Amino acid sequence: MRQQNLSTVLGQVHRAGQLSRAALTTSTGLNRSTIRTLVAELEQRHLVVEGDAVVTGSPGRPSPVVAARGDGAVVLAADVKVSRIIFAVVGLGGTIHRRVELPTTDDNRGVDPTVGRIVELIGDALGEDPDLHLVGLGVSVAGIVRVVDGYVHLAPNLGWTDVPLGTLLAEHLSAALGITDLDVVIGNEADLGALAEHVRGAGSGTRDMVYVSGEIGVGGGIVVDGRPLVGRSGYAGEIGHMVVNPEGLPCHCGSLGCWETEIGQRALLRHMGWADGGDHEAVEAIMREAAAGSQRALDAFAHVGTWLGIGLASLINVLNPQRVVLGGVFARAFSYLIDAARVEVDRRSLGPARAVTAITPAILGEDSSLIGAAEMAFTPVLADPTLLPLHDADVAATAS
Amino acid sequence: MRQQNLSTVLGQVHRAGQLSRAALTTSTGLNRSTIRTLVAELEQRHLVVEGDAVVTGSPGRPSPVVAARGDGAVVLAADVKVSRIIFAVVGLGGTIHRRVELPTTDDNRGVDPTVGRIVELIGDALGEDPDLHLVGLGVSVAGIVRVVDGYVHLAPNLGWTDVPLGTLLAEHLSAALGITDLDVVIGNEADLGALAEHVRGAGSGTRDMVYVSGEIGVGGGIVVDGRPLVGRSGYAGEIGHMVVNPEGLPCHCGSLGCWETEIGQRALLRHMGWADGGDHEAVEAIMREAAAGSQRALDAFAHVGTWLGIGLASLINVLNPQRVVLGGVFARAFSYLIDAARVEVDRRSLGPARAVTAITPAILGEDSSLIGAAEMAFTPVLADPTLLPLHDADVAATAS
DNA sequence: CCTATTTTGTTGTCTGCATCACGAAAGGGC
DNA sequence: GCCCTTTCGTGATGCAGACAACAAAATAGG
Repeated sequence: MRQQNLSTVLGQVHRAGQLSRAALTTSTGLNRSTIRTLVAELEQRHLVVEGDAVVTGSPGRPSPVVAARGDGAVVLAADVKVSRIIFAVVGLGGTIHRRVELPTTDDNRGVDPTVGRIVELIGDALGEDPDLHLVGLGVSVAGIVRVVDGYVHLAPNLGWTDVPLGTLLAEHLSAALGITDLDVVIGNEADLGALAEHVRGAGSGTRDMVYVSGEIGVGGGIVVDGRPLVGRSGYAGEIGHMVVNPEGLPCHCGSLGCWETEIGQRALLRHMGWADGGDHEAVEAIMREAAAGSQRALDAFAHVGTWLGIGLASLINVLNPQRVVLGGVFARAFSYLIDAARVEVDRRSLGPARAVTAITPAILGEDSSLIGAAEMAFTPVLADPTLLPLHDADVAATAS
Repeated sequence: MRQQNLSTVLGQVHRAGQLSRAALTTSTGLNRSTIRTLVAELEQRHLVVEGDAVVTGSPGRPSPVVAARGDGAVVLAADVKVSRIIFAVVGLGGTIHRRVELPTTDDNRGVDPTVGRIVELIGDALGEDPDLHLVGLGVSVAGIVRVVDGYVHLAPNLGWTDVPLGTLLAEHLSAALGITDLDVVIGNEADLGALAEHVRGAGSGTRDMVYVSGEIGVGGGIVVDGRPLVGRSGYAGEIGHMVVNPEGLPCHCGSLGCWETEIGQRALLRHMGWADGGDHEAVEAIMREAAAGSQRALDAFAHVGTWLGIGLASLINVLNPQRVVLGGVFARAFSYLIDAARVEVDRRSLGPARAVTAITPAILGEDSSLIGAAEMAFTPVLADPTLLPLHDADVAATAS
């Protein structure tokens, strides 16, 4: 029970960055005294710091501000993309301490080089600051991932098949650095993007959210009642493979007419009549054409927008979300897509459900998966803050 | 915390009907002594009874059996169907005390007669047994229902539009019977069927389930991590209006190619070349033909099965459920549909997700919504058993 | 048929934690 | 400058679950 309440308090501080003790009292419903003891314990575990009271302008004695300690507990987050890997050391409260981007080539896109680089980065970070309280490692991969043990069934754009990434990382951490007690979690790029947008992005404050991410493929993440929808084995959210056009184009998954075949980057190029390639630059070029008024580009976006709306209508009918967040290409090209999408959503979704659903672009940009990986890596600590050691009260230091 | 544990224990007993105290100890992880005091309190609230220990055949002292008291707390459940209303007084543990079926005609299918009949039935039940501990009223309606306040937006087959059913029932209960403290909950037929199948039917023991119910329309209910998926405002689960065929047949909802247009009862009649009517008898006739070997009937089922599989593949990819339960027509005609459905599911859903998904027929039959309505009406009591009054210990009676 | 073993109920004690109640501090308004 | 409001800090209170020790009931084996 203690643990439960510690978790609640730490979670709120972590999300908000900092907030007053009075705010904690009202939002948790717990007693003032209880909050006091809980915050004191979190402070002894070096997870939060209590600062001076800040003048609010309202009457009454000012309440001390409790802030997350960015150096109290940190995680390493890694986002394995096709053309680069992004690493970051992220502290409690979401502060990014160091961020490194390493380009990948055909030579080092494989599993072993990737694992090696991640382990090396951890070694560097620890070497630079041996006192770093590293509590977790979160990795984002664009593929089908079994969350429980970090098994990557398939990551087509990386060329990975049946990779026990979680186990591999744990083994190498143990062998190379002697680290055996680190929580290693692997997640799907879109699921982690959804988590990030829910905690610190466009979905903040909602409890029922759908995130749709347009990249080469189409991924998604679903938040139900404030928690990520993982399904039986962690594969939920593969909305890119909803069937929207049963006799449509073949999809690499083996089906026909998956949503991805109609709204993925390849579909956009197809409508432009361009060669298949699906890289980032091509989409930027289409957006520039659209901005310049090219009817062909606008039509291409409208086509994709129409199919986007058809799939969104299904999701709204099935899930009745409060908010739909569009990420990746759909966020960058939001203004070109949304009108056509709304036409289909309005026509094809049930009125009462649609009335409560807002459709907005993502706001975290390319770091969404990285931030989500960090959030996921923090989960164990947030669920049980007693995992971190107690330190002697710092009151003595102040007195001396 | 007490309340939480009481709720856990009562919930287990309610679901299982009866189970030993030792089983409660292991399943809850609580101490033996704690279980003892919790069970004693529930007994004083007349919610459970402790019976004699039952010999198990294994060594060791037998454990007393604790059973739900069917008369300790009861709810009234009503299932408003097109051609009849089914009422039942349901006790804790799921025992059905009395069950009444009243046929409906065009004259009394409206809102006012329905409300009148439900209130009258409650009056009858209370008149017959004034000591009845009625704690809730659950009503199942085939339509779009806002769960929070029981507002029925649309129930096409009943001809209802914008009916504040929950409020109406509360008002009439107060005016006619002077009852003001009864919990009144209204739910969608398919959502309640899903709840029933999850608690006492084919989905028992699973935490992630999808229920698909084939009637004139197609409804659905989703269970995520053991709890019904309600969405932002309670409209989630309208899987009948997933778009599976964007340029397909018009649906009464205003869209084109909803799943319902391809797998509802009307689709079956269409494939048979029969006149539109969609009533229960027609489906029975087709099943008889199929049983007799009629190729036309078998083909009609195969067509529907194919589209069933296409939609199921989408749901499996999005939700990664452990079990899909097919109800209504799909349960009765399971054997005629399943082969064609599986072909599409195997082709169109992602392997890892599909591998953990079992597809089975519902087992509760036509009472599923009724049972679900009762379960939903019990929810407040199960969540907080202290709502029921304490009685003096019955030990004195045994001693005298 | 008797004894040893296993499993469980029962009772009393103990610890930990949340709440309650009271006095004090800090700022705004009249 | 005084009073009121709001919030903080601290000690007392009470409850609930954990634990340990003892008693009881059933089975298995000699």
